[in-house]
Amino acid sequence: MNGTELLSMKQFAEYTGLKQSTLRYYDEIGLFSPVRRGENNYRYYSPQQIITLNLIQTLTRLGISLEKIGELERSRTPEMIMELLVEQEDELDRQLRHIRENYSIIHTLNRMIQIGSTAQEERIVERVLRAYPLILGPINDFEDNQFFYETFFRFCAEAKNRRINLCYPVGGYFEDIDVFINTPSQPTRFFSLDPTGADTKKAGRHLVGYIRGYYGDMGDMPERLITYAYEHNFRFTGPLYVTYVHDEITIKDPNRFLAQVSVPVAPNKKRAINRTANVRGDI
Amino acid sequence: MNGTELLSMKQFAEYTGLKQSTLRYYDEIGLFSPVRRGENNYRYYSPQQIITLNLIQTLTRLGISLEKIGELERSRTPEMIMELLVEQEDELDRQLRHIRENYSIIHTLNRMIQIGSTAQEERIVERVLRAYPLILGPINDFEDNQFFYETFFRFCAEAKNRRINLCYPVGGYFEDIDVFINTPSQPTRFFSLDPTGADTKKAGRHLVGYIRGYYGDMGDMPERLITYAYEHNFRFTGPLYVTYVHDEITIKDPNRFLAQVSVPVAPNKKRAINRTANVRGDI
DNA sequence: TTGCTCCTCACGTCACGTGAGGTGGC
DNA sequence: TTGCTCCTCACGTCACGTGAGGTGGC
Repeated sequence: MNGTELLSMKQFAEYTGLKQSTLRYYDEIGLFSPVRRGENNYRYYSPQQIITLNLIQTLTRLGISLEKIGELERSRTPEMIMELLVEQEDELDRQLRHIRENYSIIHTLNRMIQIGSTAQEERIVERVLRAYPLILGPINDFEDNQFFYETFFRFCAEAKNRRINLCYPVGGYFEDIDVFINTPSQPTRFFSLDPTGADTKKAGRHLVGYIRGYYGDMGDMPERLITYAYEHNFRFTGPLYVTYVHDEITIKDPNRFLAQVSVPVAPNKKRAINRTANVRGDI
Repeated sequence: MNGTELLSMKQFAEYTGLKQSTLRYYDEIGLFSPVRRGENNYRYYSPQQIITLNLIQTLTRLGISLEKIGELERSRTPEMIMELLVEQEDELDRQLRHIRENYSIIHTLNRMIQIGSTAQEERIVERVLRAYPLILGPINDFEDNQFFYETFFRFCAEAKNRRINLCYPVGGYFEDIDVFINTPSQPTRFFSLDPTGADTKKAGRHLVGYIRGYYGDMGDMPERLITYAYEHNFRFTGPLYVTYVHDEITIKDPNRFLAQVSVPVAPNKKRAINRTANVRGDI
């Protein structure tokens, strides 16, 4: 090719990296047409048009619509382009936030799945857990209706107003072990495992157990926790978290959801005194 | 609402944050249907369906197609979901690279526009320039055809094979001042101002001038540079770069493109000797 | 009658990609 | 005749959004 010879569609497509169908489309919408049509109606492009097409390619890759590019083709100034670029940068900022959040959702989900898949479901175990950020929802009000459902759905329905992202796994927070024992289906609050959250699940030694079932279904977990703590001489030192590590995302059958129950503990110094007696009485 | 009462479309849309048209669409494609239809054919949803819809919302926001989500709705295991999440992470990686590159293109274009808009076009000025990364193309071969065009278009056409991104501003590299003076339209190489490039335009004191015109049109720039250097007692110490700061992206009229010409210089210690005489003779 | 919620059906969007069926020159 | 390049025209894509025209109960 030299500076004056015209290019066939095939050649032009090859040089620019565009598909022939794309070139036909640009011609059709009047964005970019060949300099000449042959007698057989073939499209012929000039080498100079590579430059024009480069403008179009640059702006499309920046996410600018063909319509907008068409307007700019007709008239543009450095100031207009700068303004446009600033707008596109804002758009990139939005996309970037979205992508970052998706990364963090994927990371969290993966972690939960892994925890669930390697869980020893039958046993209560002792684990030193890391601190974990999350977002606590409002304090629940179960009123006279004892349904777990209603309160949970209300939490879900109001989540978006409270800027709680339900794409992260959710769970229940019980302010102490007694609440969990008395009403294992009525957490003090719900929470979302959103790692940008300002609340924290504290680090340290925990008792950890797993139980299968639908949201709010804790089975014999309260008894098992109490028994383990009694037998191993632990006392409970903080709030209890029920986290669904396998939920509707990973499991179809709601009765096979897998909840992790964790509660911080410390060795009990005064075995013989009333506290242990109390616990024993509860079993 | 309680755990058993059904929800109208309006309520359900409100709770989930989806539009009614979206819910109708999901119903139409068989992805997600209301539990019941009223006698008037109205759609009624159960509160439990908020959970199902949350699954759909989570997966769509991660960029998974509705068709794929439909398959997962019918059957899924933690392992399948994990595999899918890993795929989506790869996709996010791709998007992230694209976004980063767009940021860098926008940044570069903005910078060029600004440089061009604040340029003193009539004068040669001294500037201490920062180092700047770029990608040098192959050494040009102008052969017997003296057209700037042909060689430049060949550079553009081959750019994508050489992984040179033409979305960044391009320009010409002259290996020394003599090449520029003798053949100002025939740069030794072309380059792209790609900030990820391994080549570097060196930092230091430069003479900088601006000239309007189409690619390769250097007007009286060679003479002006030589004159300035002579009058201010500079010698040229490195390669010369012609960078188009206003090009087809920002200016419609190709004859109004704005090129920045920059070349490193140093004070000339030996004023009286032959070098100066040589330069003078060239003017 | 007015206002509200809902319905179905059809068409638009955006930037192309994919045939189907045909042409023209070697 | 075969192979190649090109043409036009029509339809598909993906996840909806937007009317138009109608219903049903207060």
